[in-house]
Amino acid sequence: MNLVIVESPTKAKTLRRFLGQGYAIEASMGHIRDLPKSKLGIDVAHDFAPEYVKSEGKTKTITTLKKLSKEAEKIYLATDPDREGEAISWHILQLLTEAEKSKIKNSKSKKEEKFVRATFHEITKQAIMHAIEHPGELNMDLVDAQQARRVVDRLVGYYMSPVLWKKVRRGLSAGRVQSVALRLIVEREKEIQAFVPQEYWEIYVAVHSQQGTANSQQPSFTVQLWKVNDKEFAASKKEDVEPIVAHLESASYIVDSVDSTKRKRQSLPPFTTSTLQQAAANRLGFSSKRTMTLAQNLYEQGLITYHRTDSVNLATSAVETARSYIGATYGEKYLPSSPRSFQTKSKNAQEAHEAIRPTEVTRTSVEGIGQLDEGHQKLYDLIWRRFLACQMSEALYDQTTIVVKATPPVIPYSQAEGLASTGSHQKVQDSFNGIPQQVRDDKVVCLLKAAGSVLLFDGWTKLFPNKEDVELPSLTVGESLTKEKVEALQKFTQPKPRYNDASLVKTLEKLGIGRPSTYSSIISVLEIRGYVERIQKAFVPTSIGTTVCDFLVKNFPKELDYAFTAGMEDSLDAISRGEKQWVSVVKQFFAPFEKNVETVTGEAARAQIPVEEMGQACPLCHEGKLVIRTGRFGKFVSCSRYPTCTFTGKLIFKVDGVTCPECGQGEVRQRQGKRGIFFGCSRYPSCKWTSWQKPGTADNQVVMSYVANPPKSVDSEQSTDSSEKENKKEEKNIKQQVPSSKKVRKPKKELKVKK
DNA sequence: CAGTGAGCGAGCTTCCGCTTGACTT
Repeated sequence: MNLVIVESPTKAKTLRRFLGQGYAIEASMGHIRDLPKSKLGIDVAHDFAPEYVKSEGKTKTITTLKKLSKEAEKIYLATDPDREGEAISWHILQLLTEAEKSKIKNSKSKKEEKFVRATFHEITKQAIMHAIEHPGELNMDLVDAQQARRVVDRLVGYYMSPVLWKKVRRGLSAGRVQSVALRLIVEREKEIQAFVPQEYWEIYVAVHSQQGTANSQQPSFTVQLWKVNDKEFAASKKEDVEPIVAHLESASYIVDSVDSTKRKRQSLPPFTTSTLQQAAANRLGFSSKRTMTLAQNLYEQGLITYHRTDSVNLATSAVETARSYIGATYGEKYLPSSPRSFQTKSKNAQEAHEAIRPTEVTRTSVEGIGQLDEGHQKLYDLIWRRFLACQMSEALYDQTTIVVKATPPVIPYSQAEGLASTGSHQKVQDSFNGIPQQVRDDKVVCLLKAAGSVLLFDGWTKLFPNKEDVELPSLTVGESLTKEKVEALQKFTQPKPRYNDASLVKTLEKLGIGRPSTYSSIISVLEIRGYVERIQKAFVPTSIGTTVCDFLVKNFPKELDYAFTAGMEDSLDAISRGEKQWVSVVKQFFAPFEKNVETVTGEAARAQIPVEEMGQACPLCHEGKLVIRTGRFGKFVSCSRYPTCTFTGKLIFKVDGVTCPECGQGEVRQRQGKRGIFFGCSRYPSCKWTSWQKPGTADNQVVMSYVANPPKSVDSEQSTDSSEKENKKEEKNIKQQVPSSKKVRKPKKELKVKK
């Protein structure tokens, strides 16, 4: 019997089909060993020797692997062909041979001989058989690159986080990836806050052709003012716009030029994790997390290929079936002469997998399969379309630019006498008798432009439509147009939008930060730590998020640099190529870093977290103002004079001036439920009234308010008691405090486990 | 369901990346 070890159980299932009898196939479920969670686990003084421990929850997997490996004649380490996969195999080897090693020192080579490394980039019978028939050895350079990556990440995270605990607040976190992601969001917010909108104007004229019969009007289209007397039009004030509008209102319009060019558009590559998350966010409104959960289900059902990938490669067989499907379903016109292949452009791509595609092209829907719902269907449909589209013919457009000239109106000579004397007007000679009958104001000549494209052949966009076409009528140069309406629009320049799931993932990938398996968890970490919140679907940094970011950027500029990961990746690549030693790479990073951590710990000032004022006086001391602070359990209300005044209260949102429509006694509160914001009675659970709609009128606004917490210390009421009693009480308190303080800690630990 | 913040300084927090269940809310 031979044992084949892969990472994912779904992959194991597929391999069982191909390899049949004589092979046991098991999944490692990812990494099985790692640095310990509760301590650094790196011997910094001795070449950063890592201390690896069995990963939590992997004992079952490990015992299964151990058992099977003892019975096996040969063990194929068939984890993913990338840096992490190589390391997983190495850890498995270490773990499965360690018992034997300690027993008989000399036999370790014999034991290790059973292990071979098998790699394949495609889950096809052919590729797998080839991998099994031509196994190799572990690439220790690749393993070392992974160890360097792991150790640096641990050092960055476990050295920087405690600085935050000391200088900002307990429980905070910092890391190579999360802190840079936070920085993106914080800096974008600062740009937005500092942005000064600039006023500008755009002028549009709706026109239509005069051709055709009198009773059927030609379709109108809109041209935008482009040039005024050969100068590009730009106006920032209403006063600058008015004379031009007046001119355009009375002008005559003729078609100045019509340019048409044929444009081809190639199809988009098939999905990777990053582009799938982007498209699902933009087109379906899914969060990265939701997309990945749905994709995981589709993958487990064998409906799509692996969903954590940075590769755009496609299995040849999949491309072939796609091509025959396209030819048969949409016709030969939609089938390019040769298959299309794509280049992975992602910066730190490891390409262990294929692109994300349906496993069966002919499966156009997954409705009714297993427990799959509408969300699965929507995501599957997106993947199916994108995959087929990527093998379809290019789309063909006719791109048209129309320029329209607006010249001064034709004015009867009799009305133009006064104008003519200014010298800025030309007399237009009457072609018959030379008497000026008309006058033109040649000083103002406007050019207006319209761009449109007409789809000549849809090609791949049949399945994956992109932008809406703007169709323009066909016109001849020199023909007159009838003006319908002139419209001047006041506009303001806009700042860049806040990041959302799609744009953040896109930017992280571009910077080479994070991996397909972590994009959605990066977002989760920022939310769980309270560094960012969402407004609609966009990320907004909180005050603590901004404080942490500012502190880190100021004190750890190197590690917070967007290029830090890129530089690290270069070094890791050098390790993989055998050109550098992993220990020296880590050493080079760590020496200045450690020194800086020491300096910052000793010298940096404690960061002040800004608090939001509620605009109300403290009901306890009447001197301080109520502020919103963020604590261990989220936001709460307290007095600005803390610790002098220890007032605390719950933060609530009430609808002003409305009582509960059911009981008529309670206030109406706005609450955050799992399915969104809803309104309920303050007397809940006595009164169970709820509504999705805000009661009352628009005047009844939602205002921040509070409910006071009961005062904390019982002792303070009795503090006027005699000193004898006080002393006895203190003794009792001390005795009681010992067990009670333990009781307080226990639920805390349970909370941690829940997390 | 409590109860948070600062500082007394007990013991604790924290990273990234690979992979699924087994758990509530």
